[in-house]
Amino acid sequence: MTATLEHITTCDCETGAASAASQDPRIARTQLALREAFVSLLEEKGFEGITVGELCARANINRGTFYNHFRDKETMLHTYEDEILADLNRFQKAITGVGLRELVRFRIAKRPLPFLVELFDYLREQGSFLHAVLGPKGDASFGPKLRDAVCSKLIMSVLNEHYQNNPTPFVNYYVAFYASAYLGVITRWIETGMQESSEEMARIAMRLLFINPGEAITL
Amino acid sequence: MTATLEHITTCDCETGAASAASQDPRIARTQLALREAFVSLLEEKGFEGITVGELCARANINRGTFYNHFRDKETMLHTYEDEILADLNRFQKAITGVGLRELVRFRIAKRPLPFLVELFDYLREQGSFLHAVLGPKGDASFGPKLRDAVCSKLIMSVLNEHYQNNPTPFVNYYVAFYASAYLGVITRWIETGMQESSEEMARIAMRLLFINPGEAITL
DNA sequence: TACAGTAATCGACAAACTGTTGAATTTCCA
DNA sequence: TGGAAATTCAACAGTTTGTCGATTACTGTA
Repeated sequence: MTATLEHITTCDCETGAASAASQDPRIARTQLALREAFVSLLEEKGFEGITVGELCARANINRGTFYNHFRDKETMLHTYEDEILADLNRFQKAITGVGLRELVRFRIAKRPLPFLVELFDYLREQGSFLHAVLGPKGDASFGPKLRDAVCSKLIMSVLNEHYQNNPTPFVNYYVAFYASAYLGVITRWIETGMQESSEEMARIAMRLLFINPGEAITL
Repeated sequence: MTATLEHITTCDCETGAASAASQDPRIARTQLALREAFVSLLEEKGFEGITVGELCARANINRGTFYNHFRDKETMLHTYEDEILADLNRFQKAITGVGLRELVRFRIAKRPLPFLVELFDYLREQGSFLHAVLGPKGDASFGPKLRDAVCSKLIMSVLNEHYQNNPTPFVNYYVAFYASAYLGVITRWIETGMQESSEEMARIAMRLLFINPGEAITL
């Protein structure tokens, strides 16, 4: 276990993922089998319960082959996680483009924001991995990463200028509050099997921005 | 590694924690040393990075002694976690007693809810453990447990009757939204070193119930 | 088709950690 | 002080890890 040595792969694959860009079909086959075995085992026993040997057995891969692709299972997990986060960065422009006024316009028209629909579509696409990794035996650190990559930026862009320019302690909690709230919605949607359609979820997400428990006092 | 065997402790300690009720000072000393070593190591290397041997070395305890108190480090972690959750259940009555009307009354009087202050006081008391366990390398499953033990109940009691009696999908997301939001606030407070006083936090928590980004459109 | 390159397989290895055991030692308290 | 109980200590088998070298199988190309 020489932690300082750099990892040397015999294959020159760039991402370490089951990317379709792999020239050699052997690599693609191995990567795909490893990913599927990893997700199913992650779902069953949680990350720490996974053994490299068991993973390879399920993937019908020799244990030595695993080490041709990943330094260890932590690297494997983070590779997959980073792919998701990189994908989510593609929503960056759409997210920061959301102003509160535009949001209100869509809400009045009772139409879901297109980029929100696309976001939930993408999350559904990655549902099996996300369900496993966001679960109780998944990876503790991924929730916050997801929150920072999506939810926080979303809230920041919707915050009105008054709050954006006054970084008081309260505003920081304000952002943490709503960012965590949306992570909670996403997590619940994924954990409960993504019953609702992406359009429904987009609508729910928008509606939650205009309701709060305090105003219910008027009812 | 015979997982099916029941754990037999040579000491008849009941909680496994560093409780002051331990008659034998040897047990109390060992439990205290183990807990302190555990928290500091949890902070430094994360739960999975902890080795029983290293833990005992830091606690100045023989490795065999560890197994007189805990089956394994997972049991140790859960013992400590369950202590916190049990303590938080003492707030149960205070939580469910919070009605929206009373909350509004306190808010108008600009006074923090006493039970909220007590809650943050207790969290600060357990700050070192919570900081370690809620951190990125802590325990993924504890956040949701904390959320369910405190935040969800809090929101449920504040929800007005209209929502309480209509468990539509939206209401479930509504609860998940605000429960996660408050967990986020608590987590941020702990992660940033609990700068604000318990009174400040109670006020912030109350204020967040009466503000939402959507209403800012009127400003 | 044959060949060179490279990925996958296989067996073996030292190292680390785990959880247990039995005997010796120390500490406690009645 | 003496018995009970907690701690110490050394040793143990069993897993898992990450690495290595030699061999086999596959792939794309000349």
